[in-house]
Amino acid sequence: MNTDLIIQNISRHIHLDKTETDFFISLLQAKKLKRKEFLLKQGELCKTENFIIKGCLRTYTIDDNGFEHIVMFGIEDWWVGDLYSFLTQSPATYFIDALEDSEILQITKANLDKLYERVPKFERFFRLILQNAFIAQQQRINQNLSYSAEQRYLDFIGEHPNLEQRLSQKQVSAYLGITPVFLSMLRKKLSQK
Amino acid sequence: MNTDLIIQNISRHIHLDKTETDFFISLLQAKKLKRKEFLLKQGELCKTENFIIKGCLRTYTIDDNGFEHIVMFGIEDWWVGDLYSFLTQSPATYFIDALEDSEILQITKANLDKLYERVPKFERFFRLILQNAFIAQQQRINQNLSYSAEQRYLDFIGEHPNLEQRLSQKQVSAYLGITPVFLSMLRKKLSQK
DNA sequence: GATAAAAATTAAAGTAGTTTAATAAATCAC
DNA sequence: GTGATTTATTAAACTACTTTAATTTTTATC
Repeated sequence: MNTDLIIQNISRHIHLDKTETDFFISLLQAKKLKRKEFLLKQGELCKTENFIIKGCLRTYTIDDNGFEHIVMFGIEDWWVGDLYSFLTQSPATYFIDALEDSEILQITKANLDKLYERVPKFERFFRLILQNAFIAQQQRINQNLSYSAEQRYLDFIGEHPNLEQRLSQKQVSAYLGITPVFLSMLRKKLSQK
Repeated sequence: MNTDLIIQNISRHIHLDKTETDFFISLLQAKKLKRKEFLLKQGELCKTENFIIKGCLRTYTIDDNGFEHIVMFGIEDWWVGDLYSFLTQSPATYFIDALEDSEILQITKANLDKLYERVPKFERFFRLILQNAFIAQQQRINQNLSYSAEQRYLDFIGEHPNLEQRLSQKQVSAYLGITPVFLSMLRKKLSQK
């Protein structure tokens, strides 16, 4: 199990000694996902929080007309999951699947609770992770309210230049909240400038 | 200083003994805001996190065309602030002002850090608060991506029936991401059904 | 209680983004 | 490598929502 990335991620926020590190690692399970494989489907229970060590996943819904809407992408060094389902052990709102062959490290709710109890510093760690996620989401809400599709697209590629290269336009449009057709039109227009 | 509501709020998530409670209260400052008074302006430093004990506030931006966009409303029993500005002590993204005469309890960053150090349980408390806020925001992003303005309006009044009564339509439209004119048209159409 | 200011309504014209459908290009599967 | 499937492009018609502007209603102020 390759735990380098996750330990590095944690040490950016809290300090762990050897025992704590080993205990934490003992609670993790490795999992590989092939492209298009599901980590979670709407209606299932989200049994784990998941740290991505390789690949790219998306968290999304499918509306009544069959259209997909992506609430977040996850790549290396990010956590993904359906937090509400995970916390309350109720049916998941979101689908999560792999856009590339991916590798993740998983922790169950029971193990995470054990971790909080034995190493309370992790309360702090996940508080800090959540703070960042909260701030990023608030920015996205504000952008969705304030900007045109063109501006949102330019912001997206500006902020995530590497990510865009790994995604199809269809995925990008499902994240921006526009149709693939319109994104194609925007790109044409922008390239002509 | 009326601390009943905040102590009640906290005790829903963690247990505090008398000493801890008193220490926490000693870190708080009460503040009153008149309707239309600002708690924070874009560009200022957000020096406190703020718990609302009475009234209603909004967190919003003003775009290049002068239009306001509300990222969240806050009422009794909620926390408000510009988290990024608060944490990094960098200029605020958001304006926060009172939509009603309001009363809040404030804690500074220095005092909050002191609190985390002396009573680490508060790491847990704010992690739990952030979890809920994160989940609510994710739902809102999904709704903005997935639903028409009419559906979003119906969802909003369905989920926050009491809140809607306290807001002008102008505020509701700035939250939904539509113009007041269009909201008025929607309401007319819905009332005719 | 009168006046001013802000919010809500209505209508008509305009536009950003959607829909449908047909074609081309890229990727996948064996 | 070839056929099948998915993704991207283009164009034309369409619609959800905006803009502007005039009028009415509500709220705030002294």
